[in-house]
Amino acid sequence: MVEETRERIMEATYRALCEQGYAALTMQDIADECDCSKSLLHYHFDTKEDLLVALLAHLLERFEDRVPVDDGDPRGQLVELVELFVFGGDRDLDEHRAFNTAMLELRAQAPHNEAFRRQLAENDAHVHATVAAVVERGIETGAFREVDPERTAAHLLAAIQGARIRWITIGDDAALREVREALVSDVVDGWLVAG
Amino acid sequence: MVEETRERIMEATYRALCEQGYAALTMQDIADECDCSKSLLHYHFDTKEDLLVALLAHLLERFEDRVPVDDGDPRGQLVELVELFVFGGDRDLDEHRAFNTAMLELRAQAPHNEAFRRQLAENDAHVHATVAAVVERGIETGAFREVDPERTAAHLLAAIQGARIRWITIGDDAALREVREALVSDVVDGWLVAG
DNA sequence: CGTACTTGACTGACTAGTCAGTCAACGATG
DNA sequence: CATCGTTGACTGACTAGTCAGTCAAGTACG
Repeated sequence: MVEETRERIMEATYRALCEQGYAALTMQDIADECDCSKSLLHYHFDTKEDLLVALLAHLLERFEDRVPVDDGDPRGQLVELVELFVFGGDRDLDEHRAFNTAMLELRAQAPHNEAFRRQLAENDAHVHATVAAVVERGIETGAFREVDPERTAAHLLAAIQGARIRWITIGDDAALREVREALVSDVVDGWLVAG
Repeated sequence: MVEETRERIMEATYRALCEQGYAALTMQDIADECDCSKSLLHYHFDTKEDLLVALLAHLLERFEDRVPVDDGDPRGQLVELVELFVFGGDRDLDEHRAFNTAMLELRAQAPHNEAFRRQLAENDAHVHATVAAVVERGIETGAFREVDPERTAAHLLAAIQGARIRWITIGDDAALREVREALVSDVVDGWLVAG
């Protein structure tokens, strides 16, 4: 029952953040979105910051759950990961946009918030390692050229992140498709597999 | 004299934004940093939003001034652009970091602010066109393979943006070097010039 | 003198957080 | 079986403080 309420608060906080933006977000906004009193929020989370740190953890957890496991074909899995990170997989594009907008808002707070920084670093390391592992396996199976897996993962993920930022901040969804094409056709198929 | 005061306010706003972050930034913070009263800020800028929109324009202008002009060698100029965008050129790395942190904070507001969105879109288009033009010239001179200049520019700039975000938000400066290497050695030298 | 610039004191709206108290559920006890 | 006490979840009213923005009054300067 408590867990259920906390979940309800998380979802309300997420929606309120998407609507108001981090800078304008108030506890009252969240309470309104949650159909409860501000006091309930403070009952479950001591401070506004605690609540938002919990939200970040919640969102990152939800995100990591969507990253698929190994399936044998390195090239196919790498392309699948790129698709997932760029377009959000089978999720609605608007939902994917809202999620990434919220994540960007939280990410932009990291330089001023140690707790945010730690959580993002942990998540980034996990995603980075996942991609690097696929590249490494591709090299082992002979499917990929002998590249530096870390560097390749950093390259792919940086490009994906950059495209998402551009999409979110200026609404350029052509950037998503362009970068997907560049990564799949040029980097993966045109350079990585062309051993 | 008016222009001088506005410039002083811009610099103070920039410093205050770097120190406090967008969400916590107050007009009093800016006034303190400027050694003036809040009222002076309101004399020159009607609202806080006006002031921050002006700051974004100011920062983008300063940034665009740093982008070098054509110099004949496409490969050299492309690498120079990558270096500039990743490491800030000849500027101090801390200064480059502060600048990009401030830009990220402002960028994260774009989804909720039309004026920010327009300015960022204009700037992005300009930078994008600059890089695409260099790629195009490289193709014309025979230095580069016959790629899609737009897509290549989007790819390069996205990766640079992504690396910067990672550097700024979780402090990973290895990401900067890794992505620089991937772009210069793999994308430019390993793929683009290898016609 | 008047125009451009700058200030300190002020205000009303809004903010995070507190606190006493309500209410339903539940177990114990006579 | 009835009633009492306890507990956890939750609320509405409140407070102390902060915020952007205003305004009358002043100064410097051409």
